[in-house]
Amino acid sequence: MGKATIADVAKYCQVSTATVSMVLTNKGRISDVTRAKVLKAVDDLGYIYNQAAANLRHKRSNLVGLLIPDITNPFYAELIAGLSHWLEENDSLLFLANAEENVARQDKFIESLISQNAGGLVLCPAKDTDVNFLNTVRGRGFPIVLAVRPVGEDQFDYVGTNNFMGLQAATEHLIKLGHRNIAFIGGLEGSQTRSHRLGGYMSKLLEHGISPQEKYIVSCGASRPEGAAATKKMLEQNPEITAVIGYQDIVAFGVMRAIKDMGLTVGKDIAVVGFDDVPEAIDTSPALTTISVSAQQIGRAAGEILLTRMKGSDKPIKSLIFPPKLVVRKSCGSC
Amino acid sequence: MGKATIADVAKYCQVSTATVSMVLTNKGRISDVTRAKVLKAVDDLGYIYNQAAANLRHKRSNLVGLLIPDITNPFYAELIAGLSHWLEENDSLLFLANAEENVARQDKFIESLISQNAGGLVLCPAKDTDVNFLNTVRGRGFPIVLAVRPVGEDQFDYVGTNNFMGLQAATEHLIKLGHRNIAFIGGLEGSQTRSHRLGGYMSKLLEHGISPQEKYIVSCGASRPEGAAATKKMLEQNPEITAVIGYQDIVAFGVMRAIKDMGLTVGKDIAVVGFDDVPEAIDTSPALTTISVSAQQIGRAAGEILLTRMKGSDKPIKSLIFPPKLVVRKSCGSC
DNA sequence: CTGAAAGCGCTTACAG
DNA sequence: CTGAAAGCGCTTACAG
Repeated sequence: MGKATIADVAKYCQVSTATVSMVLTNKGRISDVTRAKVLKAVDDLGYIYNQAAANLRHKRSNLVGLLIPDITNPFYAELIAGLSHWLEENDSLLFLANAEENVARQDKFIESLISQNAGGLVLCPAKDTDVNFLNTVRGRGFPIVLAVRPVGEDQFDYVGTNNFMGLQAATEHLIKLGHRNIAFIGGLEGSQTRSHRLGGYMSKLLEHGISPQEKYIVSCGASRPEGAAATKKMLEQNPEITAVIGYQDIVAFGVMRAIKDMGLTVGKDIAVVGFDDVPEAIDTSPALTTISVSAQQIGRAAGEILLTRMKGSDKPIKSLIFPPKLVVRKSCGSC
Repeated sequence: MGKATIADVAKYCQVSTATVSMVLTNKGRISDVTRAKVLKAVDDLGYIYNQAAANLRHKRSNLVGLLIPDITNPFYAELIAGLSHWLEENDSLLFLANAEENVARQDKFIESLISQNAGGLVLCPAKDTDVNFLNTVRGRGFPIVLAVRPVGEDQFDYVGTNNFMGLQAATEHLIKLGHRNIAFIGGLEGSQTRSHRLGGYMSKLLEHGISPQEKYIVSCGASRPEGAAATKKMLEQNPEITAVIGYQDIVAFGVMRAIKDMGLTVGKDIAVVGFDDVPEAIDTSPALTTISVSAQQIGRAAGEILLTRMKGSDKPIKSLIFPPKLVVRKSCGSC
């Protein structure tokens, strides 16, 4: 039968397409009787509004993109949940892509979004993202809100957490427990987020008269196996270490695994702290002490800002920083 | 400056829009010199192809929807990864929605997809999904591929695992280990998947001369806390139980937590088996014995089938069932 | 090999 | 309060 269009509806009830359109979008002044007639026709014909055609005409859209570096990291799953919930409340649809830390894929996704007439993007940028590219994209009237990972100094709206403070809290916790030789494992070289976390870690060490050791700091990808491998090497080379901070929970899980594999006990021989407070952090054994960040909250807030930009807001660029919180569990021993 | 259109490009290099279109889509016969001229203009003008307009004209699209019941369940995160990877390879874009087990949200999402000219949907149906609604949607030429959860007897293409066999394997494993009083915790009443799993569980018990006890079977939502609460109650009321099968890993994690909270030892006092083999199953303590299902594989396969349907394939409906696999770890003791 | 023109399904001034 | 008509950015027979 082919889908009914606005023209079919118009013909069916003997009005113009303009009238049908106005009824459908609740614009203009339409008499109740005409409105009823149109609505009935819509029903009879099983007409479905073609939002894509309307968007083309309008030159606006209710489509939003979200790009994340790794969907299997539960932190991002939470972020997606927060954003998608917000978008649903606002009748927007979500395009999702998983860049897997690959800038080429990221760029391709952004091009597709524009080509598809999406209205904007929440971007958790992949490593080595090119700010210039983002700038030209935005220059074409395509708003971008950064989340989780900042890029370019305050050139874009940004929602994230205070990484510096988070690591200060984690480090302080360990120092108070008597640790001096504290390793920092994870994060990708060159990441701003990592710099902030490292800054928090090192500044807190110094504050307590402990000089940061370069050999205690190592980067690795965001996965359990990489966390485990890095830990094994670190502990073998530096047996004096008594505590390790995992860059993310997901890495901290790998850290714990490595410690166990080496025949040591987490929370007794080696204390472990993570970052993110992912749901399963409470279920590891021992349960992971970590820095809690509400990924859902970040997702939702990024969505809020993006929608106002899509509606044309030209308020100054803003950064929204949610404070992180230390959650003490068992992985540093009982305190 | 406003975005350049095909008309701008055409004017810029003194050809018709038809020619530009043909160059862009690689159709028709275009001389090399004209092609080069057009391509240069595209470049000079920073022209971006408007896929949405093309889709409108074409009446087809490269947009695909995915609806899942709970994105924070890592099983679905894996499925998304598998599907999105496939779609990316095929230049399609993914609309994602999180129904949270709510049929109204699900229906709303489906309407939006159609309205947005999406080409089809991979659906992991929410509880109480109405098959009739799905049928009318498909009747309008909107292909749907079901994943993970079947609905309606073979009326739709379906990709999933063999739940019956999976639970047979899990149950057999426990029986061989000497367990007789085996609880089954989780799943939502009325779910077909649950029936299949229950069938596998009960049939295997009977096969070994053990009569299934209704009191050993209880449903609960897909979360750790619900799994824990159900387990606590179950074990208090039936202290003779020595093993429990969690409907999903996520529930099994709750089961383990409850067992520990009661002062018992997982794998010694009570054996635990899960279902899914989610990445963190290897990190719990003890590591979880579970039924492995490749969610990534399911996601990708569903995508493959959907794209062929979107291209017009009218092959008979098919069900693709991946065999599940028992993965023995430590949560049932050392065997 | 290339162009003129109609049309995808909607919206929006502009008349009346 | 309602209609005629142009146009959003593309594609596709049809001519030539």
